[in-house]
Amino acid sequence: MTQQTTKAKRVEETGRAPGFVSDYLLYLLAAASDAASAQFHAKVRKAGLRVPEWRVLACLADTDGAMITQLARRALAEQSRLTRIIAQMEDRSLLIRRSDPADGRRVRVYLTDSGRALAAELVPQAQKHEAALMEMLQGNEGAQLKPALKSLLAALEAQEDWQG
Amino acid sequence: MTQQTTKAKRVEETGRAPGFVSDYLLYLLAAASDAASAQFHAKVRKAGLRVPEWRVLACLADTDGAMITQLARRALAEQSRLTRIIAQMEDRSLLIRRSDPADGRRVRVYLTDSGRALAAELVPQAQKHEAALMEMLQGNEGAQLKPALKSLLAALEAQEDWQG
DNA sequence: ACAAACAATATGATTTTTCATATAGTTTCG
DNA sequence: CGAAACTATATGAAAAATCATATTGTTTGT
Repeated sequence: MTQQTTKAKRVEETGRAPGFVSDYLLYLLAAASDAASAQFHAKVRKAGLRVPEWRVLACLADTDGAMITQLARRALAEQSRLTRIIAQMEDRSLLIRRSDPADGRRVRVYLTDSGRALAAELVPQAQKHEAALMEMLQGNEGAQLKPALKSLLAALEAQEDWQG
Repeated sequence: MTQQTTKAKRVEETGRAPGFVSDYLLYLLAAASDAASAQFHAKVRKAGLRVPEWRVLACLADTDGAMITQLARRALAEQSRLTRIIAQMEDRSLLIRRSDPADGRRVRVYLTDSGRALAAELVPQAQKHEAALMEMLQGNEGAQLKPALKSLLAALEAQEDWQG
């Protein structure tokens, strides 16, 4: 019983219980994503952006002139949400919207100079933060993490292509 | 230029661009978490639960009688949000709240029989779904994923304990 | 060329989530 | 003991996200 009390106390303190959840892949993914993002997302907000806005900015820095639907996928946000985020970012002159001459339904989104400047400030910070995270994971666990995630993503996308 | 056109077209189709984002750890974590969860979360909603409710249910199935703050951490939700989720789940008789006799500020949450029954239905489904995901990742990438995530989480929590 | 089917974006209404702070209970320490 | 500091939960107001669907433009098949 001394054993039990000690264990219960440790569980209480660490917030980590044994059992199903703490070894469940979807929990580990969501918890790791949340925890790993927390610090950097705080910086993003201090830079005056909300998280989805930062994602859009980063996506556009990679691929300028993307359309709303693509941005929604890449920035992990829903389409109608993206439409509104883009509108707000346009109001703040971080980007501009232009309808695609080749297909009038499409709206292509381009960074403005100030949007590009903000991206040029934040992307290196993101990379620095990422490097710090990777350094926490020295050893082969660290080396395997990104490839494993990519391969999971690839498998899931392949599945989607067949099914939905 | 034939090369370029082909590449641009593939990017357009797959929605995956080269560049910073597609190799960025925080993107990979968030995207993998979203994609991996999507199917199962659809089942959760068909079972009449929202995602945070399912998480609470699973946490309580592991550790009954947890307090709100603990549940918030484990279910990856903010405290005030948890308070409301718990209230709604209590209205639906999935759980009951009891104030802790040892410390009147604390509210301990216990599954009801019907809450436990729902958990007993969903947890095995979650495990089955998880097994299917792991099967997609045969080879050592799969074997390394969970340990890598756990070790990242552990490192981040250790950091939090020092800093804030 | 025209209608039907399809695709991309936008919008109104609602729900979910967050933020700041209030409330209630507990511990610490002079 | 009693005030100050602290902890756990609750709550009102505001912001963010989602859902269903409208709108606009394009493609397909006849």
